[in-house]
Amino acid sequence: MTHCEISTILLIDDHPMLRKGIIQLVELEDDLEVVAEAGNGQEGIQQALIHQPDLILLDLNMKVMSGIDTLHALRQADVNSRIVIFTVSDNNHDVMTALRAGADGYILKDSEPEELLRHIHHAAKGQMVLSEPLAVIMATALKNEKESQSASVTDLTNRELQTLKLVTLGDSNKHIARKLGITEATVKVHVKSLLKKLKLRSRVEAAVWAVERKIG
Amino acid sequence: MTHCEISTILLIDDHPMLRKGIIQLVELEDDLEVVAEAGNGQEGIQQALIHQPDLILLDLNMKVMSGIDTLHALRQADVNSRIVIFTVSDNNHDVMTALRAGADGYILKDSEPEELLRHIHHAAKGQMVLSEPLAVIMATALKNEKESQSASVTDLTNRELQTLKLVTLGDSNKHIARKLGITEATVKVHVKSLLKKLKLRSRVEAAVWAVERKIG
DNA sequence: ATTGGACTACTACTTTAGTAGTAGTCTTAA
DNA sequence: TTAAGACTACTACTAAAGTAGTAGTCCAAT
Repeated sequence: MTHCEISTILLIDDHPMLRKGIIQLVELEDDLEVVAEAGNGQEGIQQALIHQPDLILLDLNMKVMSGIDTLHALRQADVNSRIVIFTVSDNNHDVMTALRAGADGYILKDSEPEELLRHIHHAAKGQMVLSEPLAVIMATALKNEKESQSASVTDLTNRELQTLKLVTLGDSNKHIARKLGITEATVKVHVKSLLKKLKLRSRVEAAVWAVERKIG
Repeated sequence: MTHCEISTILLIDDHPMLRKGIIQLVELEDDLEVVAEAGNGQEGIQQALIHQPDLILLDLNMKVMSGIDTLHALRQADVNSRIVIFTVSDNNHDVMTALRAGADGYILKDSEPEELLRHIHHAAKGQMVLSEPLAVIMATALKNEKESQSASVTDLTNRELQTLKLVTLGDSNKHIARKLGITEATVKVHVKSLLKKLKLRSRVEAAVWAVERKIG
């Protein structure tokens, strides 16, 4: 564990061009080496198990398997690498979820190369890294979540989730009842308990909540 | 205008790493050359005017100045370059807006390097290029827009827009009235005309509509 | 000078939404 | 085998939301 040991890196991102850019940048450093890259979560987990890299740079918004899911899967698969999320900033809620899920850092994709390298070096040394603008995002996110104590989709039952999705489409309780094959009264029960769990006050808030979290 | 003439390219994208990747890829080609790059819209317009490149690769979701705004500004600034949008796929509405605004092509960021190069070559030759998955996006988007004939925020009056924003926050008509200093009856008038203009059937649909278009 | 749009406000509705409490069935985990 | 949670359904409300039509003021463009 000397200071000149080479840190191995795994890149998980579904933008091949971005991977190229990072590899090019990192390969110029003597003490860093990209040992593998993956274009999706599944592949990423395989590569992580094979190479057991020191550091994993993980994109948050991937098509096939989300970054959050990948992060959880990596932790469960006994991958002990440091995992740093590398993503765009406008993922308000996901930022918090990622940090709660045990990410070791968070770097924004619009960082300058020098900043990115600095962060990677620090992360490889075991330090927690965070891009500056994230302080603001975290602060506002925490503020918003304080009151509603971060409820999640996973807290909802199947029916509640189905109901929520239909609410988001603008359906009335009557329509939802017809679509789900139950009575309007039951739909009201689902809506009510869904609102209670999410600590929201109306179906409008629920719809916005769902859309912002890209549910459905 | 021989076949071996070099096509000049301008890169507008707020992810430095991605720019690096593209430059690295493109520079390997004899007939392509990245003559300038920009990290935001303003800078991009300046560079476009200076270099008058054959092709502009433009990112759609940029922080400072959106890709759509940049596209419009470029066209108005008499930049005659071919402009190809280079972006992630999940921008449902923006894809249509971009094509309507006169983009010469649309390439997805998760394209493979070979595909990207092929598209760039074609675009430089004056051909319209479109990543395959976009056909689906376009079809569904067109289908959705057919019925509602693509109404836009600009169709709304000030009060209607203010009302819509408050609706999105989950406010009741009574609350909105209090916040705007008008009666609940008037708020209902605003909500009603806003729904009519947007061709929506309820405040829930309006809220979802607004959130999906990132209004507020 | 008049018209039209924006904004305001009202009445008088009908229809949805949301609350509260009770209650039955069914499945699953302790 | 019980207890708990999910799902269903009902009654009986109250509170919002949404519709329709009328009407006044103000401002800007024809």
